[in-house]
Amino acid sequence: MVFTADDLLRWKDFPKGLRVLLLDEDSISVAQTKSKLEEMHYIVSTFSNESDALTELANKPENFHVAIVEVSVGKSYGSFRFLETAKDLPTVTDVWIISAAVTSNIHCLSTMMKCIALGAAEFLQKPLSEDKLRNIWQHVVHKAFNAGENAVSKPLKPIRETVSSMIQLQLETTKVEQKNILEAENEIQVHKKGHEQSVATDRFPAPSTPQLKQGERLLDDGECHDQSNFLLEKEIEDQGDPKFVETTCNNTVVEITVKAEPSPRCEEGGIMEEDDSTDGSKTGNRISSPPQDKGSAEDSRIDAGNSKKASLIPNSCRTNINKKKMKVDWTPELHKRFVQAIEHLGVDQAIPSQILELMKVEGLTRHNVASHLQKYRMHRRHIIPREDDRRWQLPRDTTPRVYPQKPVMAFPPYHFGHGFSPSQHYPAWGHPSSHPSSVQVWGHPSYPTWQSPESCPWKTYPGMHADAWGCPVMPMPQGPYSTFPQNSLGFQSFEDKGNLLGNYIDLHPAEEVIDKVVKEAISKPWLPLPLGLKPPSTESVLSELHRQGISCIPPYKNTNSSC
DNA sequence: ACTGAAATAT
DNA sequence: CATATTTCAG
Repeated sequence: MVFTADDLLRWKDFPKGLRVLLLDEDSISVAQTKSKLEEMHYIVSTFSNESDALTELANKPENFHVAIVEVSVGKSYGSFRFLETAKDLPTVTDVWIISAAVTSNIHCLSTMMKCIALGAAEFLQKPLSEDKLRNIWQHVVHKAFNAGENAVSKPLKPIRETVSSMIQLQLETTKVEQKNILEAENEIQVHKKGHEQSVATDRFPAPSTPQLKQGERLLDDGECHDQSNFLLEKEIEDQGDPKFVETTCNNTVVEITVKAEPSPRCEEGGIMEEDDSTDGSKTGNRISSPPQDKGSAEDSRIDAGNSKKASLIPNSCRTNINKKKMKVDWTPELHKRFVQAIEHLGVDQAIPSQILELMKVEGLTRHNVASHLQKYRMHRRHIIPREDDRRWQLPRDTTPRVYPQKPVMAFPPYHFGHGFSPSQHYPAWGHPSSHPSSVQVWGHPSYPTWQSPESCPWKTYPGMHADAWGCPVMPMPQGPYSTFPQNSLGFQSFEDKGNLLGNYIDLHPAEEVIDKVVKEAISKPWLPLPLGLKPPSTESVLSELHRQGISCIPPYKNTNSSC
């Protein structure tokens, strides 16, 4: 029966009414099975003759959703005839065939394998218990969804979505795809046999990046530092590649396991993927940062399509199919992007929608950003003031708007124990390019409270990890969005250094220090002036900008303006 | 429709 | 308790 997700959606009381073709030469056995099936409100058509069954199936495939056929292992002849024949029936392709057999355990494996190879969806071992029979509907759902993925495509996705949530059944995700597996806290009991497992979406490979590479990278990521470095190493622009938010989702995989107690669960191992095992890296949800075309200012989400195309295998999570509330995990990387976006927009001017736009993170919603922004601001408010007031009350600005009045918190009172591995630090509220004074470093004892100036810009910090949150961020590309305030031109953040200097200077304005600062200020004109130095005149700033090829300076407020 | 903040939830 | 989501008011 041609059965689509659409049909499924309309199906009330599913799986009641499921049409089952039952083929078994043993009349007693068939009667028993039929009885059980009917108890479940399945509609059963029994056959004791292979030919009859095949004929019926060929002629009226719409009458069946699932076929359960006995494979008579005992007979050396014709055991698989049904399967072999049905396999070639175009009309039957939409019917899941489940083989059942009384097996002599010895042949179990080969028999099962053959059945599966011939297209059987599942191999049930007799006796067919209620449990075994009850779940056959899953194949129908599976089919419907899969069909939707490959053939029916888009129009159906919403439906799948609906159905998913409705039935609480996630699409089957392919094992190969599940390199990233998340640990999910919540479990969904789909059925008696519901499997809980959360699957992380893969990171999408760059068009040029083979899947395998990805896997490797993931492994590396498991070691954490690589990941952060990976990001740091790239320029923002490059890494401007959209990322994907890995949202937690409960992915229930249709169980295609044969429950044959006596014999080994032959095919199971191959099909089911143990989440834990794969999850060597405890990296919880995370964002993928596929290399991507830097050029496309377009919404990166489009890229999602690409990646999907890249992997033929359906992946529920990644496709965002389940719009079930997805909990965004603000990983260091994500937060970094967030902060960067804010920087670009100006700390004060940043608003959720624009941040979202800048972040270019697939799956992230404005609400998510707004929420995070709220938290971000809150932290800034509470923590910055004193620091700020205490050491940084220099009335230096002629352009108050330019320099954020309040420094940004560098290290929020985060703890690093969210189940993350030690190397995975939670993001700090660092504001990469915040001005020098601003940074209050809440450093973890093991972290340097400041960065050496040299290591900052465009460099990675070998020793530092994600915690380098307060860490400088690469300069933003001067893309369409770049309408940042003058002082933010470089977007390097030397907050640490600035901090250090600030402290130091406040206390001991040694000349060498001053020299150093002046030198620094000259060499890095984009940095706020830490000392009592006067900010450059507007003209000089403009000329410098011009010298750097920036001839147009957008107004602070309007971030959309373009030159 | 969007932002920001409070209320809730986890 | 901290963080994320939801709700609500402007």
